Amino acid sequence: MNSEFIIAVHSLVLLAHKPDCMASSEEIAANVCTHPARVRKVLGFLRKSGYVATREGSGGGYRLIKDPTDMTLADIYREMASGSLTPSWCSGNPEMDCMVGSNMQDVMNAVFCGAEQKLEAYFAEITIGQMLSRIKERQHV
Amino acid sequence: MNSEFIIAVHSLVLLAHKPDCMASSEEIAANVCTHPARVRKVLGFLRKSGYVATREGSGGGYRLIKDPTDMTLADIYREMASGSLTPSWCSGNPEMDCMVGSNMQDVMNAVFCGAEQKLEAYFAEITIGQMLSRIKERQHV
DNA sequence: CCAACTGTAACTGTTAGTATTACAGTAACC
DNA sequence: GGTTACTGTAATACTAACAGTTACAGTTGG
Repeated sequence: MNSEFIIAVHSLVLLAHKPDCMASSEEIAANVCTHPARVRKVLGFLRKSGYVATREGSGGGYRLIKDPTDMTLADIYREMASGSLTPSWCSGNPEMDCMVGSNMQDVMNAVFCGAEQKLEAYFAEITIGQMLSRIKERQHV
Repeated sequence: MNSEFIIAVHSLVLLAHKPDCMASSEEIAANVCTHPARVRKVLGFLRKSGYVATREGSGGGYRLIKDPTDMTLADIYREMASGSLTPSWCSGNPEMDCMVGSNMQDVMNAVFCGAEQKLEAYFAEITIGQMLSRIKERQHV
């Protein structure tokens, strides 16, 4: 899976854990374990999608502006990593003079479209709020 | 998705289409559109798993030895590409002094284990025989 | 023996992905 | 109004994964 998806989810969970609190890219990067520039890039997408608000300048940073129980992993997947299941490599060739070789691409493609739908359906059942709850549960043990 | 998975599926469908027929790695590679050495590597795995029989030497090649309706994509996935959904990249760090950062790895891991199970369940419903049928249907149109 | 294969391992080139650097733009604070 | 602390974004460097290829030993049939 795309690392940007993971950075996005982790950042949103972190922001959900500290509501109404501005977090800088440096703070988030330290928590996620990556470079601040990557965080800025990813959260830039989430801003355009309306999940977070940003403030530039001194004392600026990122803030959650959506209900954590109203953001599913499917939303983030579609935003950040859609099609990551679909193979980059293709077998066969439609021009080929063989029933199997010439139709394999389309059939294989249909299989992976179905797989992607199943994956999204699974992700649609998991919200950022639930992710935070699971983390809290682990802490209690 | 792993290209070896695709090569494996394509090769099995091709062999299922030509029952009792020995196909050389060169023939299969031409149909799949890759190098014979890759086909030999992939079909080597499928031999060890009991899907195909191989014969070395002159006139040798590969032959299907299992019922196409008895091989699912899930079997092949487990063999060739298991864990391909699981991200190679990990956020957070268990040593961290933050509830979110220290538990994220485990929670994220659980999410992807679930996703992998959903994916396998989907693949378990598709057999090599069905793949061949889908190709035949397309041909008629 | 020769020709046609598989089985493997090693090497190469290319692409994708992560980390890093750099700098312009913006806002708060003294 | 200048300094400081940020975001936004593009460019670059480094690394790992992957597909392609070459090479050769081992095997079998004629």
